[in-house]
This record gives sequence, structure tokens and C-alpha cells, in this order.
Amino acid sequence: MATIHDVAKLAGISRTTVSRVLNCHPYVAEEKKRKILKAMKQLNYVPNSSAQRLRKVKTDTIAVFVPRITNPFFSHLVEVMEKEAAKYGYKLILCQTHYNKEQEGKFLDLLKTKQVDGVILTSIENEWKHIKPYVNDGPIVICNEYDDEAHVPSIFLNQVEGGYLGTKHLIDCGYKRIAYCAGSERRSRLTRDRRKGFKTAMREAELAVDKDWYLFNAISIEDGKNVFQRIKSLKNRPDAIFTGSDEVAAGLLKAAKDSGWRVPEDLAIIGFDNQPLAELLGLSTVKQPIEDMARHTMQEMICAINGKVPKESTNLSFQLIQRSTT
Amino acid sequence: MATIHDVAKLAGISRTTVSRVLNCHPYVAEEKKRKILKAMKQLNYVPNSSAQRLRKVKTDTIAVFVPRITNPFFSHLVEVMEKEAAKYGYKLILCQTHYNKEQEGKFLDLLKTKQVDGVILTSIENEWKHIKPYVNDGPIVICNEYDDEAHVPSIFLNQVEGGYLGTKHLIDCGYKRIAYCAGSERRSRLTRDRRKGFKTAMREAELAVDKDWYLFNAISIEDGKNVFQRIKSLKNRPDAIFTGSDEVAAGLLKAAKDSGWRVPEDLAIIGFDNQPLAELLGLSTVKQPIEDMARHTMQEMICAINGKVPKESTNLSFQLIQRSTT
DNA sequence: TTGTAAGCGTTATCAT
DNA sequence: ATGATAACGCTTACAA
Repeated sequence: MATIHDVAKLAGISRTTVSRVLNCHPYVAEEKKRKILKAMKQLNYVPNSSAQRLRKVKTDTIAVFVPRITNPFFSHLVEVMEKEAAKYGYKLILCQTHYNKEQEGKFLDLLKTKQVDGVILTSIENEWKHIKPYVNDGPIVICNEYDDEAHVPSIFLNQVEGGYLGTKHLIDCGYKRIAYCAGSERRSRLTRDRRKGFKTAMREAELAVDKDWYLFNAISIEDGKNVFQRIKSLKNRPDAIFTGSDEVAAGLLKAAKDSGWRVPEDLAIIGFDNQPLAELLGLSTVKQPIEDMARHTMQEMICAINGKVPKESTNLSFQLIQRSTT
Repeated sequence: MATIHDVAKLAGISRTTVSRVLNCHPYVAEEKKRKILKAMKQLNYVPNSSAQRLRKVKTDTIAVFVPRITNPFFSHLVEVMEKEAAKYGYKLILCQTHYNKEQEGKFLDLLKTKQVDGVILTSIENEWKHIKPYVNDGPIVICNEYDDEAHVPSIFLNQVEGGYLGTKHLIDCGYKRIAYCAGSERRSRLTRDRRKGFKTAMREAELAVDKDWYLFNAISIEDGKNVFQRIKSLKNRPDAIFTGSDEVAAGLLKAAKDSGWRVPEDLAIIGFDNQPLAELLGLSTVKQPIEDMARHTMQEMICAINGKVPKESTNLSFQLIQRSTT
């Protein structure tokens, strides 16, 4: 493989000048520039990026953390991020945490070992105090999730509002016995806030919530099916259910129909995200502006890498989409 | 940031020996090793990976090319690949070609500039002669797609068989007027082969195919809806349709139901892949062993990186899954 | 406008 | 078993 040295020799010019051409420095005589470019082509030269990284302390690479890329919400986020990153010459390293603290920790070391210029977190597994030390090694930007203690750029949605919007819709449709279903609340402020929105809407409408109507730890389609079984087994059944994801809503819908229930007559269902399957199934849902979030996030990240002081937080809005399940 | 030099100084031992500890060389006295480890901890030392890359000519990074990560088929593939790669200490760079030759070309340069140890192609946009030169820069492994001219490790399914299996199922169900719907055939041998399987099955059953029943360039849910409109507008309508993806089948199914058609009575539909939405919609489909493909591919790649001579091709099998649309 | 030379942090070679 | 030294390929003061 040809090096900058070979190019310099062939062109009869110093390495320095070759490097200048490579980096588009001013003050290079046109004629020499041409000669160098010619030599490069002739030798099929490409700069060795490992050497550039070492010298420039810059990788042009960003790590994106997601739980699992097969979750459509996250794959959509990543799709847009990668596209946006590529626009600015950045590459993306995909890091799947599988909802696991240790995995997340290992991937964070990419920052310390200078393998990436920055890290984007779309989900957070560890407590912030464990993540905090890494901010000294490079910028961390949070997208989708948020943490009060994390004073880093955060692009997120006000989930209180999202929870309120979905619940209010069910209430406006006339449902009075509304169940609430979400993922884990252990670590995530996101789900806690969404529930806060739910409660606010219910309180405003002076509707009571049976404690059996709170259903947690539901993330997948399969979980949605299980949630239906739990509802079916209740003596005091809800007439509508708010779910934290379209997957869960889809599983719930499938199981309900398989059991001969009519939706929304026997049970109204609202999802969250507005994924393609929501449209296919005619699922009412709360739409999140995924593309905007992804784009904003990547822009903040690139600003941060370039040392510009970014805004600490950006807040986007939801949109309600009614279909046939409410 | 502490360097190997700092560690050596603090421990009162040479850089060489520190490096030996780092790389688990034999012949390091236990006592010195302890001292070094202690110094590392004390300084919070981590090796600079850029320097290691330059010196070792090894990145521990693999690029994976997909058209778009939001396509569930590809995100599933990538999910398993990333997991498998992480097991062996490799990172994945996500490269979305967006079905674009130039994009693919740009990403291939990652190999030439030594940013990755190898490239996995799950779709191929350029002709092989344009890709071939890159094999000198590092291993290329093909997954899912295949190309007769590409003599590199290829992990794929015999799509002739897949096309045959799905079509035969429709025939066995008693359908006689079967349409065929697929993505672009321009560049991809995959879709050409699948159609070959379709034709074989039809010929064996002595069934004729109206030329209006061949529908191409369908990839997305939206495309599936359009395909339905085209079918609806035909005078000579099919009674069943073979589609090249669950997305297309899903769109078709949705549009058909929205138009008041009964499935499978008015039109039988079979998809391809067995994605989660196939189960949700009760879609019959031809299942591809995605996880096996992904795992095999990553293993072949890691072998290739380590200089082991890999098999040229690996061939896996399909499975038919009947649900309620046939 | 150009070139010389030092150095980025690591590891491999060769002595000892 | 350990250490001195020379690379790896590039960029950047500094000097000219």
C-alpha cells in the first residue's frame, strides 16, 4: 500500500506538501499540487486513517447505543442518524445494550479508548453517576431518554404530555375504565413521566383507576399478548387500555381478536410511536416525531464534537393519530 | 490521558514490558506484572486504540452494508451480527446504501483506508467488477445476496427453492391463477432465482401465468397497496399471489381488506421472511433462517480476518409457514 | 511557498 | 525475562 512518503518521492516533493494537499491547506503552488495529485492517482494512494486518527486525535466516528436494533422505534432513529452522520462525513458504530448495564459499560469504553468522537444514548441502563465520568473522554448526547442529573445535551419529548394526550383521547371517546400498560419503570424517567400524564388526565376527568389496571414490564408483541391474558382474567375489567408501544398494543390486539373480543367495543386500545404496523392494524396511537429527534440529536452531537456549546435540552411534540381501535 | 510511558515510569519498568502485560505475552515476572497493573489502575490507564491500530494494522471493526436498517429483514440480520461480533471483540459500522451505487462505493473505501478489517454485504448495488478491486484491501463476505462472479465467501439461501416452496404451497391449496410479485430484478440474482422457482412450480403443475400477473419493483408496504390496485384493475384477475416480502404482502392484505375483499377467498396471499408482522396479520409466509445466516456470516468473516481459508459458499434452507391468508 | 524534524502511543525486533 | 530502539503513517511547529 502506498504511503505519503511514496507519493512525495514520486512527485519529487516533500511529505509536508503532500500532506498539505491532502488537508486542503492554502499556500500550495498550483503546479506542485497537480503533480502531487497525479502521483497519488498513479500510486492509487489513500491516506491511512489509523495514522490520521493517532495524529489528529479524531476518529470521525460516533457510537449510537440502542437496546436492540430490531425494535422499530430504535431502528428508525438509527436510520435517520446514520444518514445525517454520513452527510457530515461521520460513521456510526452500532452498540446494542440488550437492556444490560454491563454491555452499556463496555461500549462506553469506546470513548475512553478513543475509538469514537462521541456517544449517543437512546436508552440508559446505568445510573448517571456511573456514566458521568465518561464525559471527560468526549461528548455524550442523550436522545429520547432523559435524566435530571445528566447535564448533557438531551433531545427528548415531554412524556408527561404524551401520556396525557393518549389518555385524554380515550377519555374523550367516552371510556371510563382505563388501564395503563408500560415498560419497566425501574430506571427510566421516560415511563415514569408518561404515567404522570396518564394520571393527570384521569384525575382531571375524575376517573378512578383500579390498581390491577397498572401493567408493567411490557415491551414486545409477546408481552402484549400476555397483558391481554391478564386483563381477561380480571373480575373488574377495564374498557380501554393505554399502552407504551405499538408492539405491545399489536400483541394485545391480536390476542383480543383471537379470543373473539371486538376492538374497540369490548376493549379500546391505543398504542405509542405510530410505527408502520400501527397503520396496518388500524391502531390508534400517539405519534412521536422520530425523524426530528434523530436529526436534532446528530446535529447537537456534531456541534459538541466541534467544541460548540450546545443547548442543554430540546423538546419536541407529539401528535395523536386516531384509527379504528378507539 | 495517561500513556504507556507514564505507566512505565510510575512502575519503574520499561514500556516494552508494560506492553507485554497489555498483550498477555508470556515471560513477564509475576511481581513486575503486579506492579504494572497497579500503576495502570492508579493512572486510570487505557491503551490508545488509534496507536494500536496503526501499529497492529488491525481495527477490530467490521462494516455491514444494508439498504436501510428500518427494513425488518435487515435489522434482524444486523441485530444478530452485532451480537455475534461483540462476542469476539469486534465492533460494527453500519453502512446504509439506500439502494445507491455511489453510497456503496463510498462505504467500500472504508476498507481501503483501513478503517475496518472487513466488509459484509447483505445487498449489492454495483456490478461485481466494481467491487472486486477492494478484495485486495481486506476480506469481503456476502450474506443473503449472491453473485456468480464473486468468488468470496457467500452465505445465502437457494432462492429457487424458496420461490418454489411458496408457489407449490399455493398450488397445493388449490389455487390455479397465481400472480408473482417481487422487488427489482435489475441487479439482483436473488429475485431472478426466486422467480425461477415460481416458474418451475407453475410448469410442473401445468398452470399458465398471464403476463399481467408479473408485478415488479415492490418493496414496501406502500408498494403492496399499489400492487393491490393494479390487481383490482385487471380484467383477468389472479386468485392468489406470491410476494417477495412480508411488507408487500401486508400492504396488499390491508388494501384488499379495505376494499372489502375477503382473504384468502377472493385473493390468497403469501409473504416472504416471516417477520413479526406476518404473525400479527396471520400471513402465510416462507420463513428465511435469518439468525443462522447472520451467525454463519459473522463467523466466516472472523475466520477470513484471521487468515483462515473459508468455505466459498454456504447454503441454508427455507421453511413454509401457513397461516390464514392461504 | 516549501522543507526539516519532532512526535502522536503503541508494538516488534533484537540484543542482553 | 527485560529493555533500548526503531518503526507504523501522518501532521504540524518552526525555520528558511
